Amino acid sequence: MIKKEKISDKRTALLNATLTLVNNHGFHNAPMSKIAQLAGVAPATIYLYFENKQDLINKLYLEVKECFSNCAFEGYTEDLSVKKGFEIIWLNIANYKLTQIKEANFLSQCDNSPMIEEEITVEGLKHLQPLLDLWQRGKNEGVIKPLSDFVLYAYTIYPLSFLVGMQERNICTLSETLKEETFEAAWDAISIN
Amino acid sequence: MIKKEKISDKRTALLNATLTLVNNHGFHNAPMSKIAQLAGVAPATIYLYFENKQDLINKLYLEVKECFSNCAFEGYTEDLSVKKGFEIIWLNIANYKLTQIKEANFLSQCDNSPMIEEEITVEGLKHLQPLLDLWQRGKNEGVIKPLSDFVLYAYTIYPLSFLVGMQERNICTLSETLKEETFEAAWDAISIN
DNA sequence: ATAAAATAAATGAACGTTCATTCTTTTTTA
DNA sequence: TAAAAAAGAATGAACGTTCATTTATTTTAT
Repeated sequence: MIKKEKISDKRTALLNATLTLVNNHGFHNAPMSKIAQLAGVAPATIYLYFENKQDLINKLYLEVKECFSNCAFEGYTEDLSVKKGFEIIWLNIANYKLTQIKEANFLSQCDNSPMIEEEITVEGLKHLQPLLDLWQRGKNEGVIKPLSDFVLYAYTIYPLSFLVGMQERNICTLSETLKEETFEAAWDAISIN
Repeated sequence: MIKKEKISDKRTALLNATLTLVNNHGFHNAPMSKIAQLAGVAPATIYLYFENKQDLINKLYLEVKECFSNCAFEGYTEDLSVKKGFEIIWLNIANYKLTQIKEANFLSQCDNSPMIEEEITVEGLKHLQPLLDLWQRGKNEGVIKPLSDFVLYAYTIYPLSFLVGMQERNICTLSETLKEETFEAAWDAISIN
């Protein structure tokens, strides 16, 4: 038990260090030496837990993405109305992005650059299926516009990435009331009437 | 004249090469040697036109951004109705992103990573003022929701970055009819009623 | 239960490579 | 022919990664 704890200790420390450095300085300015240093570990130790730098980034991406997806569907069940179900998911995601700013920022950095190979990106997207199912139901019920999932995503979830970027730079803060208004904007964008 | 042409020839070739390489492989995998090679120029020649690599990236960012902004306001005048004016600007931007995919992709990569220093980012944003003015007028006239410019941007312009990403990966293509529907989504998100 | 042996984890120094940049030489231009 | 532009070779620094070795932990034998 003690052994296992220690193992995940260092692994987690390395992932956290990578997250911080890539966020602050970008992939190209996050050398393995600094990652090791920030994690309190020798450079060589990284290679006990990860194949190489790309593998380290890939694993970090997938694990952050999975955690994100788990948050997204907390409290959501399929028996809810489309709007209510969507509101829960949307608010979950908004709250995630507001509280886990580092993680959220890392994800949007990954999703907007060739840092992560496409294969890994696709794998990370699988967790979002329940949202796609909900949208399909909404389209069938005639409450959501018959747009492709990409467009629906672009106008409801993706905007949060922009707001979190602003949030991180202290340009704009998303309060509770603003969150409500912002949800309405998302809903108005994709709902019929 | 010949001299000036040649000069801008190489400069432009270098900017294009940088655009291509950064787009395809990311900043960290776009070495000066390859940029020079793709531009058909010796590595040292880069330093006749740019101070260093960061300067090259900054200049590329600013020039692409300026070109983008110029496109955005083509045919727009302040005497148009808020919706019509917004539609013109939005369609200009959409068309830019659909035709200048490389440039559009580069911009969103820059805007979602610490690749570009904040100072340069802020400078690149200045060109968008007419859109902010239009939104202010819309709010005064009561046709646009009283949301901050960041939120309005997040729900109307920013989504296009996502769609262009999909477009580049051939996952989704934005046809003329889809463009209309997508504009309506943007308008519904921020307009009252 | 204890000492010895075996295994696993971790290290720091070192490797070859690649990078951005500079220096020197050659070519082009006026 | 003088000056500017471009080229190519050269440079030191920094990178990702490996390796021989040390340290810590677990297993085995007595």
